[in-house]
Amino acid sequence: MDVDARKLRILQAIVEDYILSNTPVGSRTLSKTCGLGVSSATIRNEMADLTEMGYLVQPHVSAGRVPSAKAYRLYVTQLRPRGMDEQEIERARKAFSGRVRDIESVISQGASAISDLTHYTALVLTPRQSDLKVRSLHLIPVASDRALLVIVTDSGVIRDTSIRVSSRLDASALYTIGQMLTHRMQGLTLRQVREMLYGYAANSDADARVLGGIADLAAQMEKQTESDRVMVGGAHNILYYPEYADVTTARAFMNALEDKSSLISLLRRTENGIGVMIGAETGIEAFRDCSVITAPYRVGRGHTGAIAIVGPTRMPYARMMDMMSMFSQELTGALSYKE
Amino acid sequence: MDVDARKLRILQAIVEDYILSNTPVGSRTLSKTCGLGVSSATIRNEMADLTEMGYLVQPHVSAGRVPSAKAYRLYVTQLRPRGMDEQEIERARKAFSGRVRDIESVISQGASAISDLTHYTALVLTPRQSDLKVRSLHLIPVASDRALLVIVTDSGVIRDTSIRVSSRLDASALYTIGQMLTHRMQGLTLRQVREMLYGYAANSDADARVLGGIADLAAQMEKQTESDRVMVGGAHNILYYPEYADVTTARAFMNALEDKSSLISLLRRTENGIGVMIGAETGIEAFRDCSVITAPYRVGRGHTGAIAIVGPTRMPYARMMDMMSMFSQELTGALSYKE
DNA sequence: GTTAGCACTCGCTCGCAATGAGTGCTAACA
DNA sequence: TGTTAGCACTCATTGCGAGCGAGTGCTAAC
Repeated sequence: MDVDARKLRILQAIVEDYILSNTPVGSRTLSKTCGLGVSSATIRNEMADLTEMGYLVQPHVSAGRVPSAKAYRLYVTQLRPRGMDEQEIERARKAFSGRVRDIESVISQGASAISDLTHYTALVLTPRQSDLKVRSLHLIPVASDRALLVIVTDSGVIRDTSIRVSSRLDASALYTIGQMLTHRMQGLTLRQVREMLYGYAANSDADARVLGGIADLAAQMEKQTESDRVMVGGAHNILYYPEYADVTTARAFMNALEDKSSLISLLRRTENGIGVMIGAETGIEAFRDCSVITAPYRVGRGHTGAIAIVGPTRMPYARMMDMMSMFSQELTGALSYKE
Repeated sequence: MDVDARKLRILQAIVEDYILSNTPVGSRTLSKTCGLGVSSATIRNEMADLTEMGYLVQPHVSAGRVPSAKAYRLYVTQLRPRGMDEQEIERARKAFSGRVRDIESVISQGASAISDLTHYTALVLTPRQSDLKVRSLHLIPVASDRALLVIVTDSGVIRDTSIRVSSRLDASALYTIGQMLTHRMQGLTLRQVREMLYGYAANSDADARVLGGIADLAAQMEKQTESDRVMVGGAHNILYYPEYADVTTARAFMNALEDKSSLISLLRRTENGIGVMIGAETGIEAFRDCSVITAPYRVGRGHTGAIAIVGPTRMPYARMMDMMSMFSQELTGALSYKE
């Protein structure tokens, strides 16, 4: 038995009805809304077939049908119903670009901007930074025994860390040391710089005596650069969906958002275009009834991060995919400095 | 009718029982637990008095009593039952100081550290920074037409912003400009610096031609420094309290957390020591059944921020006040650089 | 002032019947 | 062979009333 055109049409009508209503769809209403001009009995026959094929589920025998994950999958891959019109997109684009301008605001604002505009929970993955190449290093005096170390990389991305320094060093001495460090480390990756710092700390040569707390610094760099970082925004949006009216369910969802490492591995799977993971495809138990829409963004050349929204599988996919696609473009545009 | 010692003792027992059980407290259980050695009938008489005086509320006539906000207020101000012992405090202190080291981590980590350790929702108010005095300014080349402006203030607090600059300027030119700016602006407040930048942008004198996007920068500084900023952490903790098992209530709570300006005015009321606001005292409708415990922290000299936790009025006040007091000390310690 | 006793209140739970939306099946129809 | 009307059947949901029990207020005795 295959899914012919009529079955597809019925399935589409069911999915779209369910997305709006969140109640099982019955054959009678369907015969009126799907526009095929056939009676409810015919629809019933088709629905029985679709149920047998695993596209539909009935909560209980005398209820209507609910689309399964398989149905959403078919819906997303085979059908491309109305997304957002130009006006809507443009309005959202403006709202978004007003809030996210540079890499810092992506990290601090990105997730909440996306969640505000989509009304879903948003995730932002910052790209792993240990492969970035160092362009220059700078030491800026902050207090008598503290300096700010600023690392500029080839993507314009900046890592800054406050470190302890010998109190004998004044501003110009620190500037000179910065120049020296730049000279020595230019072109190396952040990972190599880190290894070098570990080396200094261990060997305690001239530079190690000048800079205190180098091991600390290297460790902190490792933490900040080696693992991707993920930001969550708008977690409370989930409370607006009746699927999560039960506190236990909502709690499980929120807890899943706390487990950063699983979110990171979820977002690492982001590929070039817009990605959609439905239900179990997410690989996260608490997201069994959720869908995740992912999109990549580029920082500088080649280093990619990812954004995502998470919400009930009952989601206006086309609209949200349009949204995410737009965010992806906007971010990449905002973050690519001209060289 | 006044609150004599026995009434106080009974009230205390009710509050503490209710904090643990979250169920109305009856006279029978109370006669056993309060340790007065009187019968339930006697307790009932006293409870009737306390109800009349507004310290107790009965949800319905055949239920036990529930402490009112007035009761919690009396409990907090007059009674000081067991807080945390030294060991507990010490363990929490370690966990906290491991996560919050400098002003940046207070902003990014503070709220979630506090919420993790208390299991309540945490708020962190960063101090207004426009009164800080500038110590030095630095320009660091990031890309051909971008530089990082770092402002070091007398509290060691750093404001950094990415700005557009003329592409004709190389690293050493930017360094020189930084020195010049430092020379000119040292000792001024951030507010004065901002005004000066606005002036440059308007008059378009020599320096304005050198630096592009000055007005942008000034506006951004204004936004970042003029208004206090507030961070929220662990909002989902509220879902663990049965008082918020209803999604509508939880949603109202979460929405209140989105209204930053009312949170700011809540936290601005923080005074020198640990503050406790109970129910309507918070002035926020959604926090009518919540209590807020606030504590100040100092950054450098004199500039104060505030931390707070928000949770159901049924809260182990003494323990939480101990906690907040410790956080306050730790933060102030971690953020006061030696001069 | 304290306590035992007792009638009373009222939220909560459980079982039961009525309701109604929706199904599957069958037989007739085009 | 596909479509449709008709009909018996299922089952979640709702409303209702009885029974339960925790807890109270009051009264009378200590």
